[in-house]
Amino acid sequence: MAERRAAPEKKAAGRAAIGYAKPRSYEELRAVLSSGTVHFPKRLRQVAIFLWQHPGEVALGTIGRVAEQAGVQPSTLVRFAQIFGYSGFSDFQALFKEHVKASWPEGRREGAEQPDPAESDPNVHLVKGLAAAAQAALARLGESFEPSRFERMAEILAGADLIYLVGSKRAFPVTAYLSVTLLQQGVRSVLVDNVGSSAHDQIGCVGPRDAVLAVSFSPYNSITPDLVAIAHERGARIVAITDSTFSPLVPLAEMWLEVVEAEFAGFRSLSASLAVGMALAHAVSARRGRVSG
Amino acid sequence: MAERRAAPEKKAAGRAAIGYAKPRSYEELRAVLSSGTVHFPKRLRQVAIFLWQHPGEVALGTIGRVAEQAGVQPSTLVRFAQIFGYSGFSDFQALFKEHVKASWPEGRREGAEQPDPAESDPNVHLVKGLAAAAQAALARLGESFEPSRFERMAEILAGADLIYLVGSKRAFPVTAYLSVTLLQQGVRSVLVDNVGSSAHDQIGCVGPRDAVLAVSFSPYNSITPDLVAIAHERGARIVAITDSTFSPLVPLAEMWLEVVEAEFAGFRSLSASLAVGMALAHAVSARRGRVSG
DNA sequence: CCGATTCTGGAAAAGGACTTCGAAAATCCC
DNA sequence: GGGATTTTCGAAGTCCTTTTCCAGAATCGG
Repeated sequence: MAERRAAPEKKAAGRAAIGYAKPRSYEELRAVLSSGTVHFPKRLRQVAIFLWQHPGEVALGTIGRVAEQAGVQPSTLVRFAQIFGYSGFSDFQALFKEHVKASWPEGRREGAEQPDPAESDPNVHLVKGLAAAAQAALARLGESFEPSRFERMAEILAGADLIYLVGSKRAFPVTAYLSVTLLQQGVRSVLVDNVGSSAHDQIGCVGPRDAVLAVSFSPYNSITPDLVAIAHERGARIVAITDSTFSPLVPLAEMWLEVVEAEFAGFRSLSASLAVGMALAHAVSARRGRVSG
Repeated sequence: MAERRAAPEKKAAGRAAIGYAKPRSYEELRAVLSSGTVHFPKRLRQVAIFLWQHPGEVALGTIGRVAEQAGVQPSTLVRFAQIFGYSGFSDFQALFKEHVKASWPEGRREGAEQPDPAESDPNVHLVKGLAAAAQAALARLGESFEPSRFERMAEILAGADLIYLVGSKRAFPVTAYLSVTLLQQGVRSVLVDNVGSSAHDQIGCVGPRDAVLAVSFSPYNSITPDLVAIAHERGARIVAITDSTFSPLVPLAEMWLEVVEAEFAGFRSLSASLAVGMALAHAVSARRGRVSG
């Protein structure tokens, strides 16, 4: 197979220009195909057209089936894939599989969209409203996320001897889930849950080598700031997840992240906080793994 | 990937064992699985749950990959397929392929998606991925929500003397938030939190006028089913939020809702469950207000 | 019109996926 | 508690899929 560069003055005769980098995604492949700069001979063009029109068949079928439907020999498909730099059809097919898989769970739109008459049902309205609010909060999270601050928080937590998780009322589910997750990942942590009103005593045991992750949302009338203040006095490193710069946690914390939750019908979602929390857990566990592994 | 024809005279092994005709479509399979009349041993149940929750993976993957993701041996998948009367996994897989292919409209044209340059930061990727997964789960929730079942659950809970909230591990944050919310709304409830290992004693106090709201996700290896079973014996009304028809809570519950959470990097979101939980809390409180006000 | 190059088709080899099977483990039942 | 049954595991075997390869056909250029 002789190498030839895309000749500028050539009429792009015959041979497809292999000057193209191997497409790494289905979208890239489509872009290349639609650019029109590649001129294929008859059979290969047939292949390109079929791929374009029936990506699902390509993803789900065998080379034999695809070849049959496209009206070519299996070996033609292999050659086509190799022109784009793949080792063979299997490699090439993975692109399609990935694409279909990626758009499967969420892209499931079955049947025609009917204007839902049940929308007037107050329950449906409530659930959809709560879901929409949570989605909005998650979308904002994706936009306003600050990687460098997140990074610092993860570093602080990963460097701690023991991680204390503090959060009450609304914030408690977040710390509770964090506790479950961190323990599953083998990261030692203490959930300050105030069982037996022992929260002050629990937090009274923190030392300079420990870290506290505090979660709190407005109104800031819980005992969380008190507990964090104690930990602060004892020299622990403090990081926080909260919903405004006016939170009493902010002056105490070495680093903090702002996560604004959405509200609907008086109920606040926790989705964004949970997502950040999970990401933190993962980041901490990853750093720990590196150190102790 | 080997695609092989059904051998004509194979011994139709387990088929008689459960007496089900071979499902001819994916929908039929789902119907049989959800009928709840089939009782699988542990590994086969694991398979059923995975098939239920990840049809895309089954359709696109090889037997090896699917087995790995489901946490079983490849041969287990073959046995599962044969129980339903198929000659092997390939035959069975064709069902899934067809289903995926059918719900892939050919004329799909997606807009140009530019990859965010900051996306390469692993932290950003993680947070955005978790957020996207949660959003997907919430979107699904909006589509598959069943108002009538929700209504019944709210009625049951509203009519109860005392509401017991049961959930452990991952599910605990959901019940915890429910507890906070219900108490705020003036609805009497008990969070069964197993502090002091007193969960069995707590649940031992339920009576026929009480209701239990249980939350559990796969793998169903927590103590939640045990506790619910006790409550069931004592005549309490049971409702559940869980993620498949194979949950041990389903046979115990008078009414249940399926909420499938999304997963990313091994972390499951709780967004959809929390949204449903909040909606339930609101609905219950609204009904109570009507009665007692 | 003829030579050189490229493209195509088909068969054989290589590779991998699926299936089968028997022993070990777990579970059930008396 | 012990035997019988069911279930699971793991590896060997079989078959299909994929790839490679080359001769013949088609096309391009002179």
